[in-house]
Amino acid sequence: MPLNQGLERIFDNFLTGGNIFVNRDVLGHDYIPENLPHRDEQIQRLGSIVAPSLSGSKVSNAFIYGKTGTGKTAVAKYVLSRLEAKSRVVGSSLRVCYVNCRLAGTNYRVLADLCRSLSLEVPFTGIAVNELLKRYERRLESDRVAEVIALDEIDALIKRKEDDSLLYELTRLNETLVGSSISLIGVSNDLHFKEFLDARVVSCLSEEEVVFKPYSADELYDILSERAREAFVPGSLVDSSLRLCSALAAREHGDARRALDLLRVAGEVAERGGSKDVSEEHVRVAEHKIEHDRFTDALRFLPLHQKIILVSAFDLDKAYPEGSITGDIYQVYAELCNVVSLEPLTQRRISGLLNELDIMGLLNARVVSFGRHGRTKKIRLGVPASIIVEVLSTDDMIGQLFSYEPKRVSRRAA
DNA sequence: CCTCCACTGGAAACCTAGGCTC
DNA sequence: GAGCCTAGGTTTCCAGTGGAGG
Repeated sequence: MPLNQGLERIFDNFLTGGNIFVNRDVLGHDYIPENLPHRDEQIQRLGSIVAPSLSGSKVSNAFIYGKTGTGKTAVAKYVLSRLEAKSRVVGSSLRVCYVNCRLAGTNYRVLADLCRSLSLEVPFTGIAVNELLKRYERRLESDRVAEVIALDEIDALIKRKEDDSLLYELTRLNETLVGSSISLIGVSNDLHFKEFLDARVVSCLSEEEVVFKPYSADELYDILSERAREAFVPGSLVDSSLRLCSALAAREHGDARRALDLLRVAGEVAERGGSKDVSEEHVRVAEHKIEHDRFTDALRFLPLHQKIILVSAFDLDKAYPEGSITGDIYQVYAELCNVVSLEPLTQRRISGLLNELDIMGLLNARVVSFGRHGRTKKIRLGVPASIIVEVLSTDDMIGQLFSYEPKRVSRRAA
């Protein structure tokens, strides 16, 4: 059997750690380091808020804000894990639970996570939210535990509908429990999200507030150099590259996650290129690669109908680069569906899907009024057309649509 | 000032696919 | 098996609307 030498080398490289990385995971999103630079103040604050739970006392609820990549999640997880470790040492009946509300998605699944944190198995679906809440409450009381709950990206739970019933129920639970207790730590990157909440929930949740400011370029540099020491082979990282990563991320509201991504991808680029160190040039390449991958990933995993909508926006973009309108998109979309013998969705639905694509940044949709000619959305591509072709033409069904010539649409958009 | 276009976007109902309880 | 529940995607219906043209 012929040996694929290139592949062999990649595997070997990986086993020996290559000449760049010692431990790439250190730069990953879910890695919580031993030390969180420039967050001592917040750690102390949060620590002193939750500390009473160790002796079974009731803990104030807290609310944490800060933009993405300011270390909220890291600090929350860090403090919770230390709290849990301490409680095991002193033998208190404390539980901690971290839930990412955006990943969980619905009230039901958040509650299901809470149940699981008390080793209470619940089905994926099938029972009423109220029933779930009752079981959770019963378990809390029977085990006489004090639970500290971090609800990360708590805004994701509210934004969709004005449904803050779960938060309301939890704050109510908080007041009525006798032998046990729960305390809530809400984490959000949206400063205005409290406006969507019931006043009682707000007052209950914001007993304490901790604010996370964006990192400065220097602070990012400290964070990166600490992680880099663990992640990279000594001497394989040029200091100016580290400076560049910090500066680029600082420009984007001091986002540490972004800085770590840049550093990790730059390392990967260098490693793949067989380079022995990570240069500024690698960081520049990484910057482009991250942007490119963001689009291609989003595109690849899009549901079928959204892909077809993008193709119709792409077709119209060729003919009218100044932008098209909902009606035109829908017309072409319906034709394309016809080509692949698919039942088109309604225009109302397409209007909604266009909004979703806009939020993802794959399209730019803006409501405009053409006076006599009505009110609609003006739509342009948010992704370079080349990327759309690159990704979607690999899909068998969608690929054939690129050669389709749309009929002339009724035009009025200027 | 009034009309009226081509929609927008809210609300509610419906459907499917899962699952529980009795 | 009946009668509930869930999520998530969709359809149906419709009141609301910014502003060019009359």
